[in-house]
Amino acid sequence: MDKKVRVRFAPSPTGGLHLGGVRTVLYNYLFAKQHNGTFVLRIEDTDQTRFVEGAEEYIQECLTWCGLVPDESPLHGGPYAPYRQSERKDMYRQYAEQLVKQGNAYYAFDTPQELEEMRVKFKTEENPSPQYGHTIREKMRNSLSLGQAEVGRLLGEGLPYVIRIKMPENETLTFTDMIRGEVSFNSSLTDDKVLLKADGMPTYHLAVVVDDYLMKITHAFRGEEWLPSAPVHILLWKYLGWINEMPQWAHLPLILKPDGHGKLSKRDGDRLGFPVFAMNWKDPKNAELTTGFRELGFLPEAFINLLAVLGWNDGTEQELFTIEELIERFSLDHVHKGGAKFSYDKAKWFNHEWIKRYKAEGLRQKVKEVFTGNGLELKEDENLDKVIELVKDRCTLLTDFWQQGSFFFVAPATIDVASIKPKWNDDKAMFFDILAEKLTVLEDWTAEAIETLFKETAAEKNIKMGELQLPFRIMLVGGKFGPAVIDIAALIGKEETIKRIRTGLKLLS
RNA sequence: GGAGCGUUGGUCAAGGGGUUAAGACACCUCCCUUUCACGGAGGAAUCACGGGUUCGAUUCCCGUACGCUCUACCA
Repeated sequence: MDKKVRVRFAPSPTGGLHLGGVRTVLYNYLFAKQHNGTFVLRIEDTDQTRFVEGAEEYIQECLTWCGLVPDESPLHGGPYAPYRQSERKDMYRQYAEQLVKQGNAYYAFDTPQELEEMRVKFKTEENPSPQYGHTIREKMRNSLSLGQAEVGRLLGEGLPYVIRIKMPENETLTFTDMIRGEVSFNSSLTDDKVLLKADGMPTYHLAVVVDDYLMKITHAFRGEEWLPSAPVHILLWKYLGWINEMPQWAHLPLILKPDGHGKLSKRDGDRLGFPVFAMNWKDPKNAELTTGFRELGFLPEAFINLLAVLGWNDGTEQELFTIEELIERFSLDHVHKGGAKFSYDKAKWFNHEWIKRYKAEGLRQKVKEVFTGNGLELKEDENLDKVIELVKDRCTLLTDFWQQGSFFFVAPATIDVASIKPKWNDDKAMFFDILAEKLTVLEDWTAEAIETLFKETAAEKNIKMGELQLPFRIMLVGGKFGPAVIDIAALIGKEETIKRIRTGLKLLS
């Protein structure tokens, strides 16, 4: 039997969690649940210069909102704690030193300026970005070029240094990616990556390998942008003697900009007017707020659904999936290799479908929150469920419930008089006046009774129904939208209906 | 520049040696509805290019083009 499946999502706490990140979480989660495995959240905060206050909490909250809760995390703890790399700092150095002893890595004393000079000095037309690798390392200041005594002296002086991996020359490194199949690289083409930084923190390269090993990760999902550094990681697994424990890799396709080409970024959302982050993100540095899917009115189920099928399908025509179905059906063989452009139209379609799927009961709480957010505190009102049933077909986003449903509870703030005016006349004014009178004495306040009365009155005044429905609607609703107007009257009640007719009449006279 | 990865309608995509090349979003037309939607019917639109292999290639192979990613003491 295979080892117990363990996967991890390992973000850097540097800002809002975007679509691609959530999809990576989702695929991790689905894979773990499908195999009765464990889903770990590990925070990769080794770059102190990029640390952003609140970002980690934000990530945790996003996962909670999405329902993708990790089994082990900084918050929940777990058998391999700590789950924050900054708190694991001391664990990495020994492995880097081990590599130096083995001759697979070396100390490098070059300052940032010296590195910059090197890049300028060796830059040629054919090689615009020279690498710190086998062709150049002998010309730099490191324990390979300097001689033992000198190295000892520099170390003794406490000169800052980094530890770099010594990439072998001309070795073919091959591995099997679960999505792409066999992928190979020539080791000469990758530079001697820094493993341990001058501040003692590991770089991503060292940290992932060490932590994935220590945390017994069996399957590693990450974005395609990591593919080029895979050879470094494979070498590290080999040099550290753990190659048999190396997780299986899956490099996920990228989520691309809807227009043009390239990775989707927060900027694209701002530019094109759609969210990129899961939830609102407020940058603590400049207090800039970026709107998220949650606040815009997306249901987490819809958000998950749309992300799941962006780059994956189950081979059938089905597009709407619950999380349970996703866990059951998800399969890496159906993950696309190419990147997918994000379509906000399609995203909204998913949300609309999910809203339509729900019964009023499931939407009630969220709709209430939308109303509250607009300053309308709903009392325990059994009408809310009826309203939801009546209008949910025309709500794409949760926030649409305000426009589509608020007039059931509060008279419209503005009346679109301009749409009535052109065809308005005294006959119609008289009709509504009589209608209001008749409604006052109507005992049976049901849609059927109201409709009958409406029709009778129209016939008496010899005005076509169609001529009267629009004005009636606008008086009750404020504009040209909403469900059947008689249903609205039935629901808002006699008193309110008559009041709104009177108000409308006044505005039109 | 180099390397890696990718390429089926505008977008997401199924499929895979022989098909009228699914379906969805968006778009257009019509029906339903004298609001806006929902719903229903229909339409337009795709295998990047060139060589092979083959009786036959969108599918397999090789090139080319194009795109993306990486090429930091960032992840």
